[in-house]
Amino acid sequence: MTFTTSRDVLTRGTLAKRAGCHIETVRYYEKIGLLAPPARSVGGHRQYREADQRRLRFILRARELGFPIEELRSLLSMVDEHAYTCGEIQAMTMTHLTSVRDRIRDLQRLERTLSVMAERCSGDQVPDCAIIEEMLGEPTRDGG
Amino acid sequence: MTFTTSRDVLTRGTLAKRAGCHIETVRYYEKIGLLAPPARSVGGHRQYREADQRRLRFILRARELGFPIEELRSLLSMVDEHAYTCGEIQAMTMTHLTSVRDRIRDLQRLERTLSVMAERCSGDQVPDCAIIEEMLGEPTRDGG
DNA sequence: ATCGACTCTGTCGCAGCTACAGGTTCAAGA
DNA sequence: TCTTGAACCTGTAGCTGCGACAGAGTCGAT
Repeated sequence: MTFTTSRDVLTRGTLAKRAGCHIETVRYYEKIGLLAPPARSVGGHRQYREADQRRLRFILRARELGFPIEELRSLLSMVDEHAYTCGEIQAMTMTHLTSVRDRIRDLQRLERTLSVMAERCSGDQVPDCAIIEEMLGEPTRDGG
Repeated sequence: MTFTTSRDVLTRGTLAKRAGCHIETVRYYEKIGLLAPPARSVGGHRQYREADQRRLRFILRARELGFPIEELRSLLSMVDEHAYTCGEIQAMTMTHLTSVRDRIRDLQRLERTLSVMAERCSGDQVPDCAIIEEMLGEPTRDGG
């Protein structure tokens, strides 16, 4: 039996450290509405609890997975309201996954273009370079 | 037979269209010093020439290849002063290539994590989702 | 009471542009 | 020559997702 009293309070710095983010990130997430404004001490300092820590962890995890803030906002409200199905979450994830795959493809095209260009170069100490020639020429559709 | 006189002048809009960028981009590149301030008409309108168009194309091509502005600035000054060797340009390209490859690897890790998560999901119309469970759990080192 | 560490607010800065407001100029047609 | 209307001018704000800073106030241990 635990008495969760008001002494179980975290400062902003402690919350940030425990959740694993920068202290200013906490304030930022509050500002944009991902974290609710917490209780305050008499002097005005924020007072967080375990639940805030869990929520912040969730947010940070979603960010690590690359979900943009707006999608994360949807995720959070669905979870908050217990109003989601696995199908909906999976669909959001697939949409996100598609954009990740698109970015990968773009970067891979870029990578191939750059490596071809670098290979064509002699790399010598001469004032004449295939890469520069390329860039002085016409644009292709390889860039990103 | 064409007389290339001072009448061969391009407005900002025309330059942008021919080089293939947004009109405001031209002004931006002038502001940050990639394009020199051009001559002006009596009324104050910018007057560009063929040389400006070539320079802008070079810049845009380098940007398509993902070179950040600061590296591009180096490239431009080297080309402007005819003070570069193929080896130097190649080295810059390889550095850039490395960062592109790093980004690809990060995104691929992310892609794998997301697809594994999505596969674990039933996708059904149930209020219980493996992806959400995952995000409520501990962070891993897969995210980016 | 004092002291250092922490926190408070508001605001700027980053990259690389894009968009807008409110005004002026240009070029073509009547 | 006059009149449109498109294009241009400047300065500034906005986008994403925070991080950094200044100058002031608070907290907790001594």
